[in-house]
Amino acid sequence: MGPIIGMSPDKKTEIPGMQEERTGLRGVCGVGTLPEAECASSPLATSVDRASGAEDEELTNLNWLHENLLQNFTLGGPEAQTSGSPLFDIEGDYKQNQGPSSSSSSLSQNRGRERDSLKSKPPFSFSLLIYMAIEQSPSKSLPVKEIYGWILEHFPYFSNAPTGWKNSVRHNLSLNKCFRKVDKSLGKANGKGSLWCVDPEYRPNLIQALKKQHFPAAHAFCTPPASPPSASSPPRHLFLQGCSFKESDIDAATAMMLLNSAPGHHVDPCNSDGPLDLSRPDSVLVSSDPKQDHNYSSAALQRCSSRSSSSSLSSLDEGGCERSQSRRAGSEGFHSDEDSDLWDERAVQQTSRRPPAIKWPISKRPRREVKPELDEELKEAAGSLLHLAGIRSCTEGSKRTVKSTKLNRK
DNA sequence: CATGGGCTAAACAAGG
DNA sequence: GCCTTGTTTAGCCCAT
Repeated sequence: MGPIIGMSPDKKTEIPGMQEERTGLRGVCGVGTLPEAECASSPLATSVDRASGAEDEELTNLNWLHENLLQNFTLGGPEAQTSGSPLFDIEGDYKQNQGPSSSSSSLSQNRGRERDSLKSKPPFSFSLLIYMAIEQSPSKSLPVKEIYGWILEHFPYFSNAPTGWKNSVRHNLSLNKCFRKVDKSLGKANGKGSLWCVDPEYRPNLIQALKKQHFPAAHAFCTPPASPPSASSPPRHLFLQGCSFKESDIDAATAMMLLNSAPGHHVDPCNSDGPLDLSRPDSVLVSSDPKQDHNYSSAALQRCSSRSSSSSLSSLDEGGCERSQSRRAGSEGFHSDEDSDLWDERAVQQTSRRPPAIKWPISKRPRREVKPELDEELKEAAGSLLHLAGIRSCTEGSKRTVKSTKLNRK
C-alpha cells in the first residue's frame, strides 16, 4: 500500500534496539493481569497483532495501558501545561519509576528533556505529522505553509533542522494519496498554493498507522501493573518526545474519527466547522488521470488483494484499493459523506480482526441504527486512543533511551 | 536476499 | 529574479 507510513522519521536511531528490548520485557509482562473485558470493548485494542496468542492479546489491552502507564508517567503536569514546550521524554519518568532517588531533580531533568526534544526527531512519520496538522485545523484543511507552521510549533526539532523537511512534507502531500488538494475556489481564495485535506476514505488507515505506531511499542512498557487499574482521570496533556499535545490535539482528531465510525456519531470533519464541503465531489481536486495515481497508490492497487494487514501501510492498502477501484469505476472524487462514513465503519471493524471476507453492502447497510452499547464501546475506544498517544510516545522515548544507552555502552 | 516503507535530495515547472 | 508551491525521480537505509 503505500501512503501511510507509520514509521518514525527517526526510526534509524530508535528501531534497532526495539526488538531486543521488547523481547526482553515480554517475559516480564507476560503476567496475566490485564482485564479482558475491556479488550473486547475496544475495537482498537483488538486491531493489534494478536498472532502470538493470549499473551500478546493482553499486551494490547488499551485500558490496561493507559490506566497503568499514565499513572506512572507524568503526562501533563502543571509545569508541563504552563510551559507548553515539547519536553516529554519518557526516559526521565521511566527512570524515576525505576530508581528511588531520582525524583528530586525533576526540574533540571525537564530542562534536559526539553533540550533533547529539540534535538530529536518526532516519533511520527511525515504522513502522520501532516495528518495531525490537518486534523487539528478547524476546517480540516491547511495550506502547506500552515502545515509547516504546525509542525514547527509542535516539533521544535524542525526549527533547527535543515529545510529538507519541508521538501519531505510537500513530497508527502503530493505523493501520499491520503492527502488531497482542496479546490481553490472552495478553499483558499487568494494567494498561491492550495489547501490540503485528509482524504476521509484514507482516514481510518491513517488512524491505523497512528495506532500501529502506538501499540507495538507499548510492549516495551509491559510491566505488570503495580496496582489494579483505577478510574484515574485522563491526562489533559500528552507530552511526547519532541512535541506537546493537548489531549484535544491530534488524537482528539483521531478519537473523533472513531466516534465518527460509531453509528449516530458522525461528525464530518470537513463539514463540521468549516466552509468546505469536502464530501462534495467537486470540492476536491481529484484527478482520474492514471498518471496521477503513481507510486503509492498504484503500488497499493497492486498489492491490495494479496497482502495481509501486516503493517499500517498494508492496512491502508485495504482501504485504498477499494477506493481506487471505485474511482476507476467512475466515481471520481470523494465518496459521498455516507460512503466514506460507511467505509470508516468497515475499516474499524476490519481492524477489529473481523474476518476479512465480510463486506458490507454499502447501499443496503443500515446507517444510524444506534445500538447504545455499541455506541458507548466506540466512545470508550476513542477515549482509549486518546490516551495511547501518550503511551506510544512514551515507548518511543524509552526505546530511544535504551538504544542510546546501548550505544553508549558500546 | 528480495521487497517494501520511509526519508532525503534534487530538479523542474508554475504562479505570486 | 526570487520565493513558494507542487510534482516527479532517484537513491539510500532499514525492517520484514
